[in-house]
Amino acid sequence: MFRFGYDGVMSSVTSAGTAVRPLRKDAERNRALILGAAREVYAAQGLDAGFDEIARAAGVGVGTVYRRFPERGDLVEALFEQEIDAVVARVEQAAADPDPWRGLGDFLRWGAEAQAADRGLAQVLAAAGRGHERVAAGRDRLRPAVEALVRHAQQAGVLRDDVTEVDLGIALAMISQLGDAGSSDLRDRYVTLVLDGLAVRRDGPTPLPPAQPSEDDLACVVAPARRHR
Amino acid sequence: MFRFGYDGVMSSVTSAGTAVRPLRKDAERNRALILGAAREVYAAQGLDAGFDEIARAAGVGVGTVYRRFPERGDLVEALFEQEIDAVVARVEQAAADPDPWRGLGDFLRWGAEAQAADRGLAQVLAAAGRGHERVAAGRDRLRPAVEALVRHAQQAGVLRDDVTEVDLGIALAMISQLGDAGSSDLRDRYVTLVLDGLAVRRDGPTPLPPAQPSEDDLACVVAPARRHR
DNA sequence: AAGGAAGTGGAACGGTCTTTCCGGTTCTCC
DNA sequence: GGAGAACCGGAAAGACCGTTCCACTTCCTT
Repeated sequence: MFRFGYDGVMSSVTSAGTAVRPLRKDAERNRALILGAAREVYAAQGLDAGFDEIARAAGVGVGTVYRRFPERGDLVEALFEQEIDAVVARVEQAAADPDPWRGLGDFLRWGAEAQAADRGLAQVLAAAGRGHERVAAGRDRLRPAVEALVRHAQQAGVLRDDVTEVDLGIALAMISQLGDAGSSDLRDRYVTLVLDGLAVRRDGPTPLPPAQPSEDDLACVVAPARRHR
Repeated sequence: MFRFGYDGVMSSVTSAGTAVRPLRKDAERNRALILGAAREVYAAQGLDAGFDEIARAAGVGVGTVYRRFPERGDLVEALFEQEIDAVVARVEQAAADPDPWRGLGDFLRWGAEAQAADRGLAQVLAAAGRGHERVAAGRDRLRPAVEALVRHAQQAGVLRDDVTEVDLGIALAMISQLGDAGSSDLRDRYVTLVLDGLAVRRDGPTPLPPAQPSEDDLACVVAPARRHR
């Protein structure tokens, strides 16, 4: 297992806790290059992007990526374990909104955009894609925060009381696959539609953002199946 | 191009319309085996399933599949061109319901189940997956039918008037990816939630089917990305 | 400065998928 | 019954992906 030492330099710590030497400088530099490249490649292509592509983007050999991250989950954990904490903080901020309905809406809009911008994050939050198992602890930290957000809005009488935090997660996972980085109006359209479905009561329909979905958008949301090979 | 002759036996017709001999009996039998196998394989795994797998399921050689369907679109057209007409008929039936809201709900529930049961159909309707181009004409026939269904419900004042048939298609494509064949309660839950979002007005929330989504369901709806390779 | 361990990277290997090829077989027509 | 065209099917070829290996290089410690 690796973790940052006092000066930010990685050191090896065995299971027994006996310190081993920190990484060499060139190895530390390559590790940072790999993480930077993986962040971008996973954001754009999701967790099933190959090590070969990450190595190319980092400017190192693929053997270097495999040595430093022998299992794909090693890389996923290094990238997302703390990013999930940032998501938790955002959920808690939304739950603290004195207007629970606004807090819920703010979180759903933010969540849709965050996951649209980072496909790897979307997969990690959904427990999908290679290596997602290694951030199960992060997901476990996120769940009670979203539960609190939901409960807060339900107790305020604004959110229907037969939905759970998994329903919200499913809605976000779906909506975040629509469009590209420039399609936030489109995603907002569906967040608004979902909010109209979630509201206990509402005075007529909330006007939808005018972004008209195209049939390309329809194609985006259908996964290639092939799951039980 | 091939089409059925008067006795159901395939005959070859060149572009110039000059008839050529029908398929040999063993070839006709293999073609039927391939279509039967492809129907099941595409239903379970979507359009990206390989010819090798279809050949295996059909009990023929892969060369036999390639000879009869040189392009993947050939197979997709043979399977889905008429199946789309069945969908059109179902939409028209829903549009003819004297209760437009019930008609809309019936269609959404049916559509979610039909696409859940046949991943290939879901992809074809969404213009996704290999070979979907060859059923563009079928999709062109479907669109006005769904437009009419939408218009009918909007004119009745029950469906919000800022949604289109593409919005409905997107909702169906998303919902149909939830769960397996036994999860119709789960899909119905989201159809109900979407209907509450689509309604012009409603008296409080429509009770949701009690199917609780699991986190496995969440994983189902996130596509592996990799789109811009 | 030198020894030696850590580290590098790209080719090799094995596996999968797509498509073509061709020796042999089957079926149709006369 | 036989000629010959259609058909079969599985191996081969090429491409791609995942992972390992090892000759060589770099860096750390003494």
